[in-house]
Amino acid sequence: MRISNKAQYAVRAMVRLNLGVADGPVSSKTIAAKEDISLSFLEQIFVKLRRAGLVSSIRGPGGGYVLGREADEIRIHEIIESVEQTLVPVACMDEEGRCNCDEQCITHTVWEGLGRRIRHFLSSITLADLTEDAMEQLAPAANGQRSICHLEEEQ
Amino acid sequence: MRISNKAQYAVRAMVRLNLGVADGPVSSKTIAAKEDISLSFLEQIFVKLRRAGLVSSIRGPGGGYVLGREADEIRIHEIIESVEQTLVPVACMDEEGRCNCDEQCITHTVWEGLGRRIRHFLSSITLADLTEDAMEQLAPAANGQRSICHLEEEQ
DNA sequence: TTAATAGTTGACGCATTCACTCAGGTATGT
DNA sequence: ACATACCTGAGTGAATGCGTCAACTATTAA
Repeated sequence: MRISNKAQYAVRAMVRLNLGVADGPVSSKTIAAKEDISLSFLEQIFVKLRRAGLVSSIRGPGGGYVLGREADEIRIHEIIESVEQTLVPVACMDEEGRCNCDEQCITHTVWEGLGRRIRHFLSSITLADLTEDAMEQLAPAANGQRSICHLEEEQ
Repeated sequence: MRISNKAQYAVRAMVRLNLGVADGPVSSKTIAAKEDISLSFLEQIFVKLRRAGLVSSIRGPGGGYVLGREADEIRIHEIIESVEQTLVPVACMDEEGRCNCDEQCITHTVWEGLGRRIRHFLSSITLADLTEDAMEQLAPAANGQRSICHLEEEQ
């Protein structure tokens, strides 16, 4: 059970976007370099983020992407859902957690409960929260070139 | 982000085992028929469950599997972990939630938190809990042939 | 108007994983 | 012996994940 790279990249890109938004639009090229993600792959991700309304694009020289709305109005859950097919834990379940199989199905309570908790947790965190964490970690490093690992546990 | 069929089968098989345990060992063939799972595939799953100590096998005619310990001592988390490689949400993280990547890594707090919640939730449910749910659903159907869908939400 | 920048799109390819199947083997009871 | 039933490992087809490549369109600056 894994979160896809695509979803991870999407979240990291959104944080980078928010960090650099004071200086105008941020190009996918810049983000690809800073986060060491394939440019082409990242562009695919931005297409989905744009369609979900999470970012807006500005074309031409000096262009790039800006957040579609305020960072504290963007939940991590939305970012992941926009790039990953589904966050639902089993195949026979739809987005609302209902079961579509007619027979041979037991233990659905577990998967329903699990899906609900996952969605709840990821909805409780906003892009603003994450950006704040990232800034605290990037500041001591005295440069913005490299992102940081081993963030502290909050609990 | 999906729970694999293998993990789902494992949990369903364990519930069936617990349901039928009063009548002695339950053969994998019986469970395969009741849950409509490929026998060969199910046998692979039982190998892992046995290695994890969750079931014991009894060979020969009349043989089958029995629970390795009391149902209320078996947590769903253990069942899934024994058949799925990992329950950790991202690749660069080990079983304890530590990050193994040296650079280019941000937003780890989210995945750490998510992994912790998933493990916590799946550890809070025991096989006994699930079996109880299943019995309530199977009883009105007046037979044990078919498992039930659309279990009620508990919350 | 030309060139450079930068977003947009679709097709393709490789590697891995998933979900099984198959073909045997081994232990145990009657 | 023989049937039952667990045990094991190799293999396979389809799907998915993770990207690459090639081309196109829109915008701005010189």
